[in-house]
Amino acid sequence: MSVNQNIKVAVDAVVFSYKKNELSVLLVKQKYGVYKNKWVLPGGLVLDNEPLKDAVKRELSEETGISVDYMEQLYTYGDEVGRDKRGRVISIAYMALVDPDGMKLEASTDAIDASWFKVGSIPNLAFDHNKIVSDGLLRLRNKIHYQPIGFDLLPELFPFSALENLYKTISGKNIDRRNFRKKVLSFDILEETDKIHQEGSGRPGKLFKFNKSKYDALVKHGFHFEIKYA
Amino acid sequence: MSVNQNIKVAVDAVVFSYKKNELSVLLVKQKYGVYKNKWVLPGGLVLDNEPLKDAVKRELSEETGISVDYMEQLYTYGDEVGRDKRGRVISIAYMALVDPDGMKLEASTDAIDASWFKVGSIPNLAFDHNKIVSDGLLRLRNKIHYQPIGFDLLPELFPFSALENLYKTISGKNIDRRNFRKKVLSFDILEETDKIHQEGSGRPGKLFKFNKSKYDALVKHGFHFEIKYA
DNA sequence: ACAAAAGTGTTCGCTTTACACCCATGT
DNA sequence: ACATGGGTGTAAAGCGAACACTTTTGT
Repeated sequence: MSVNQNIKVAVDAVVFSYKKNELSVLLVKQKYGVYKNKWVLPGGLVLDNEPLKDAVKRELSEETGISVDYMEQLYTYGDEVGRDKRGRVISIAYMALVDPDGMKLEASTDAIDASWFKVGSIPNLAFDHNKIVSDGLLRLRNKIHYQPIGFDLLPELFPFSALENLYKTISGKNIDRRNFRKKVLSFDILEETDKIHQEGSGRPGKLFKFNKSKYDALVKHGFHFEIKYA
Repeated sequence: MSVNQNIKVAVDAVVFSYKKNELSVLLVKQKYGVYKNKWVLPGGLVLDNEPLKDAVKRELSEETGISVDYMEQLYTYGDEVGRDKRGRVISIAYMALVDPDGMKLEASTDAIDASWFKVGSIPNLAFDHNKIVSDGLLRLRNKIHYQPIGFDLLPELFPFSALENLYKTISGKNIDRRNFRKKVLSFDILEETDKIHQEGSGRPGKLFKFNKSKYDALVKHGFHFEIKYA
C-alpha cells in the first residue's frame, strides 16, 4: 500500500433524455487542453474526499447545469492504459436519465458548449467515449425490460401513448398497443389521473402517473416488473 | 487535469468455486500492515501501466496461485471515502468463476493463507469486502438464469445431475429434474459424450460437455439462453 | 433384494401473441 | 365529414409447471 501509484480517477456520465420519439445523449465541448473543441461526455476528475456519485453530480452541474432523476453506475474503463493521451486515467462511467421538460442546459466551467445529441447522430468523441455511450445505450435498452426506469425519462404526468412510444423508440421494435397497455396496467403501478392530455390533433387521452411507493411495496412482496414485446 | 489527486486504485476479486453441492468464495489472510491476519478478498493496487483485468489476474496468481475460467467486472466501490483506513482507495471488483478440480491453492506474496469458504460461512472481512461478496453472489445468482456461465464452475465433462445440483445450490430453489433437463437439452448447446460417470452409488450417468462454439453461433442468430425454474 | 441415482412423457393452466373496430376531439 | 390519435376484447398458440414410474448399477 506504500507503493506510489500514478493513476488518476475520473467519472463520466451518459445522460439520456427523451422527447418526441427521440432519445438523446448529453455531450459537452471541451474548453481547454489537448482535447479542446472535442465533444465528450460530461465528467472529470474525482476530488480526494468526494464519493464517486457526488463527483458525477458535481461535474454534471458544473458543466451542463442539469440534475438527473435516475443514476446508476455503468462500468469502469481501465483496460486501455492509453485511453487518455495525458496519462493513465481510469474512468467510472454512470448512466443517468432525466426528464428534459423545464431543464435548461448551461455550459460553464470547462465546457464551451453543452448539447443534446440524438442517439442516431453522435459525433466522434474523444477518448473511448463512443464506446461508453454505446454501452450505456445497451444497458438502457436491456433495463427498461425489467426495471421501471422508463418513467424517469417522462414528465410526472404523461399520456399512456408517451410510455408506449418511449418503449418503441428505445427498443426499436413495434409494440402492440393493446397488449402493452394491458400488461402495464395489470401491474397496478400506474395511477390514472382525471387530467387529460391536450396537444396536437386527435382524441385527448388521460394522464397517468407512476406510483413509486406502490411499486416499492409490491416489490417487497415479490413482484417483478417485466415487459416483453408483442 | 493538472489537479493533483491522492486516490489509489485497487482491484478485488470474488472468485467462486463449486464442489459437491457447495458454493465457495476464495479468501486470503493478510500478511502485513494494519489489516494483518484479517481475511479479505484477493486483490491489491493496480500498477501504473497495467490494465485492470491484468491486475486482477496478477493478484490472484500472486496471492493464491489460481487462474480463473470466467471473469467479469462487478462494481466499483468508491462512495465510502473511508473504506480503507490508510487513505482513499477505490476498488474495482471483479467476479470470477473457476473449476477447482486439480487446482491447488498456494498462499504466497502478501498472503499468509488462502482458502475456500462456503458462502454460508464467510467470516467478518476487512474493508467493505462482505458487501462485495454479497454483491458478487447476487450477480452470480441472477446471471446463471440468462447466461451459460454455470459451466465455468464445472469440469469440462460433467454428468447432467451436476448441472442440476449447481442450479439448485446457487438459486436455493428446488428444480424439477424433468423440466430442467428438457429445457437445457432443448437449447442444443450440450454435447452428449459416450463416457459415463462413475462415482458413488446408483446408476451411472452419461457425461456432457458444454459446446461453446455452438452456443456462440446460436447467439449470433438471435438465440437467448434463459432458464426459469419449475 | 434393496438402495441409490439416471432416465423419460403427458396434461393443465397461464401468458403471450395476433388481430380490428368504435370513440372523442379539432379542423 | 374527415383526419388524428385514444380506447377496448377475444381466440389460438406456446411455454411453464406439476407430476411417477422404470432402469441401471453397487452392495
